[in-house]
Amino acid sequence: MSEQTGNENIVILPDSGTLSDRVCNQLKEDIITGRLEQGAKIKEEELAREHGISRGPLREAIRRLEGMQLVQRIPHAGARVVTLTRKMMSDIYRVREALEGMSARLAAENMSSEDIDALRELLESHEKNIEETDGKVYFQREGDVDFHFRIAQASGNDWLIHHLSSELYQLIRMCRYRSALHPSRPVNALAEHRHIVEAIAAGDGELAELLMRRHISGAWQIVKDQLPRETHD
Amino acid sequence: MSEQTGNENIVILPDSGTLSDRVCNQLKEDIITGRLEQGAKIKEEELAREHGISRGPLREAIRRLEGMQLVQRIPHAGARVVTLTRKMMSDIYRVREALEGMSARLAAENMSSEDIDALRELLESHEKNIEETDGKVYFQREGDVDFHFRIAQASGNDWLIHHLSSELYQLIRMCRYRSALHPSRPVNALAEHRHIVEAIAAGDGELAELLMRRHISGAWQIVKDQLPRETHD
DNA sequence: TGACGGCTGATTGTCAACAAATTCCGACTG
DNA sequence: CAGTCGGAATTTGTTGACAATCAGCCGTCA
Repeated sequence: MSEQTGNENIVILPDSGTLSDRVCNQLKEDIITGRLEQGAKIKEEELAREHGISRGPLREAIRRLEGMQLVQRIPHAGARVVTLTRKMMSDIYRVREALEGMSARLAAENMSSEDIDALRELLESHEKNIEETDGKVYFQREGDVDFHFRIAQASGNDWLIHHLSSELYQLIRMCRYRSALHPSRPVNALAEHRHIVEAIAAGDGELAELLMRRHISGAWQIVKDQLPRETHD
Repeated sequence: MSEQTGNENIVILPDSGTLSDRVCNQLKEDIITGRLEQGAKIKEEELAREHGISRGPLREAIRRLEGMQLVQRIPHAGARVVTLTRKMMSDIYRVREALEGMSARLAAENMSSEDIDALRELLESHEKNIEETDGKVYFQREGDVDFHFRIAQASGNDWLIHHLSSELYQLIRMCRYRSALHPSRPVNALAEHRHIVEAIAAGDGELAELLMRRHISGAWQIVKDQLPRETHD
């Protein structure tokens, strides 16, 4: 479904596909980046007009976003943008730990040496990026998703690939947009990424899983501490 | 969202809700039970007419089934019922192992003693059911989903609950409808269920996870062996 | 004064017709 | 005879109008 050719793994479909598809992706980005506020009511007619389409395709898009857990819907009462509570984020990170741990283990068992080399190159480009921008870690941020995405791909497990890339990573990105990322984090993350790659290269699935779980668990600690106070819970 | 009161956890909504919701559930059952054949093309107009509704709600239902991985869709070319290949089933069971292992561990940490008692009662009713029908294990089959569903609930992790109950379990049911379940399996499964409950009751998360993983791994071995030969792969 | 019932406005759910795209089939051509 | 190029038929995508439902408000009545 999602084409993947070498470096460009997040394929942008500029205006191809159906209106429903396009608006679905558009809304997804809007929600993740916060352009559509959390808990905001989704008024079909208004949104449809804004995007220059009819209500039909928009409704289909919303049904899919519902499946991605990005909007919550109550019959006859409308849909709202999901509100990421502290607990929800905790749940997500916990699941991610298990899933990506599994992903790393499988990657260690399956990954070809060429893919491993490509992964090493990716990390080097990240390092350069960090050195150059030194603090402005925006690219690194997306690059992190990139790294994890490739490992998921390497797992060879289609269910894992689909749910990580098209659901969990989106929610993770949303979490990050909520809590500004810690400045010193990228350097640590890069080091941890290196260790994971080495474990994979050595074919040590058990170690790769352990390191990945620790990596994600650490990420959650950072994110958690930077979270704004919960208004209610 | 899904009400759960004691014994009846699979709530049937006779004709309430929107047409889209109703048809979505209907189609889900049709696909899982095989009434809609695997790989069958979904013709919107035909299906809409059969269900006595218009194409609008039907399309929304299909978008949601797409999110559940029950149908695959190609823009402008229509949707088809998913075809469960051997690999796909293997992937699903592997993920299930990780997810339900986690579920069991969390359940051991969180489950209240009342819920544990309820779980024990459930297993006893299963035992009776097995003794009485002695081979006709249809109820046990659904009862198995019931058991796992409750443990997922007890995990307290909403992401886990949602994805297990509304996605993975559906696919698992579909797998089972494809490969007639081994007759002697229920007795073994029941014993394994008991051990898991005991581990949970003892608050031993590590053991609960181990037993659950082994339980599911074993289930996959059985299902795998009974799978019809793959036509192509 | 407080609470119940019905009304109005807005919003969601549904439908049937229209437009665009794909697939299938047959004729044409090398 | 094989391959390819239309063209018709079928199917999907999209639209705007209509019906059903819900939330909030106001008036009436105990």
